[in-house]
Amino acid sequence: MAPRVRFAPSPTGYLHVGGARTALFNWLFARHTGGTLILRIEDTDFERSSEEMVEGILEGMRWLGLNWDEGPFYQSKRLPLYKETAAKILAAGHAYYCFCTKDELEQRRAAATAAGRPPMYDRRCRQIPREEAERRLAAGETAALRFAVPEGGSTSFDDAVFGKVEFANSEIEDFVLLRSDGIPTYHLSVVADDVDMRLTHIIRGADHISNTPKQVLQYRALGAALPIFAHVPLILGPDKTRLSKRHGATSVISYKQMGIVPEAFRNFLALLGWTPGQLKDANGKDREIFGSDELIQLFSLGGISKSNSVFDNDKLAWFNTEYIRAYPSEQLLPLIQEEWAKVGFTPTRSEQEITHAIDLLKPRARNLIDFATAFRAYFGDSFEVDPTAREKFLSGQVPELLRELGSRYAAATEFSEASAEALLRAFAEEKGLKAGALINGSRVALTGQGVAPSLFAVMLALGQERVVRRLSQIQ
RNA sequence: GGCGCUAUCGUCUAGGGGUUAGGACGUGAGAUUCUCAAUCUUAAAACCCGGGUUCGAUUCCCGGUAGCGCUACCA
Repeated sequence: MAPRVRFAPSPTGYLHVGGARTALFNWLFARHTGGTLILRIEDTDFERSSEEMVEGILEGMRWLGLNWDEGPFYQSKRLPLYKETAAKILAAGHAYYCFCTKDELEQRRAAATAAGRPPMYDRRCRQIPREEAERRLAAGETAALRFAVPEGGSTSFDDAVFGKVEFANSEIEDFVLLRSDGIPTYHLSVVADDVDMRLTHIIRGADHISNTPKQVLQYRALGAALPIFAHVPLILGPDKTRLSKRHGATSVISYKQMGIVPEAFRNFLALLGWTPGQLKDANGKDREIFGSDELIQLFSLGGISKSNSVFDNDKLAWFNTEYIRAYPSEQLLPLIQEEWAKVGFTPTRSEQEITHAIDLLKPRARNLIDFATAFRAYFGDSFEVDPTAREKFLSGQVPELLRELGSRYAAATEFSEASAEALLRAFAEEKGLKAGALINGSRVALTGQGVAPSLFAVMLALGQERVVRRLSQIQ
């Protein structure tokens, strides 16, 4: 039977890094096994869910290139299923009505905590006879429906990542299935949907481990077959606490905004908490760069690690530069064009010149934004000269000499890397100067930057006309 | 507090009863002198602690400690 898995985000926030990795693992697993990935929006918390967040989540998934096969299904539109499922559990004798109000429960919880007792529900409504409950309901009283957890014994499951995990039933609360307003809680809706959607594997964050026995109990009550659970350890911030806003960017989309290439982000995320094992490259080093096809081919639940991992921005930056370098410039161009559009920049060069410049710049790019900021001079004629670079390389006589050098280039009949270099070196010698001073000055005059590829390669990428103009006009 | 899970360089990780404990990112040093955010070379850097089992534990077992998660009519 082909596996069926799901990614089930709650639209109470954007798609964050942890959710994205869960989505990625589900996607890799589905693609690897030829299974089906279902997208399900868990929006039963009407207070906190929003349509806008749903769109944000979909945008994040699209950016990462994670497509799904079924859905998106919205839990808010599947309420009848949950009521029906709850009725089944009730009919099977595994649930009861609870007339305690939220306030009462809160008070009792506070009292229990103060007295040093565990703040679990005391099961008092479990004693209410069914007929009495029905009568009170008919009389207009509202009640929540709670699951009746077995008194003794334990509930366990075999996790694909963690192995056997067991909980004493005495530790499991009689949790609420249906709130008093008839809206299901998460505990019920997940199980109802996971059963209804015939899911075979549940791949989700390890923060759900403690919830799992509650779900296992419901599967049993429903007489449904248990799926395979695979809990994925959490992603932490540099201070080893759970990754959150205070660690900086946690939204996937913010990485797009930072000029990260989606494939680089995906590669980075895949290797956070998962490893294909030892795979050596030609130099005998462990491989880390994997394209999506390779990731799909290599992925397995067994490679997921059990311990939490820290999100390392430096490593992500490294993946990003690796991908930018490896991409053919034609493939990079559309991504760069987005950056240009963002800052309202329009290139004034031919497409061929642009791809050539991209190739030249790739090794020095840190992110896609560089192509719209630091590298502007290669694609158009309006650019700023970096003040630090000016101070360092355009001091004293240099600008004047560069203007003179410009007129020499204007008079040149040949313009190749070799001839451009020969001309400059001859000029430097003529003036009794080190070529380096002129080279560095020219670099700043031509690119506005103190850092750039080899100067004569830059000259060729710019063309004779621009070289002449920029050198002649430098102040 | 209770319950659950986890524990190899700063970080991501490989490995596994006997290894110089491997790689990557980052960091330090050097080279290149046409800049560096490119490239090359190079260095430092880890098995949480204590007991057991064993000829031998970083690896297996137990305990401790620490971290994380859960502890809602949130998901």
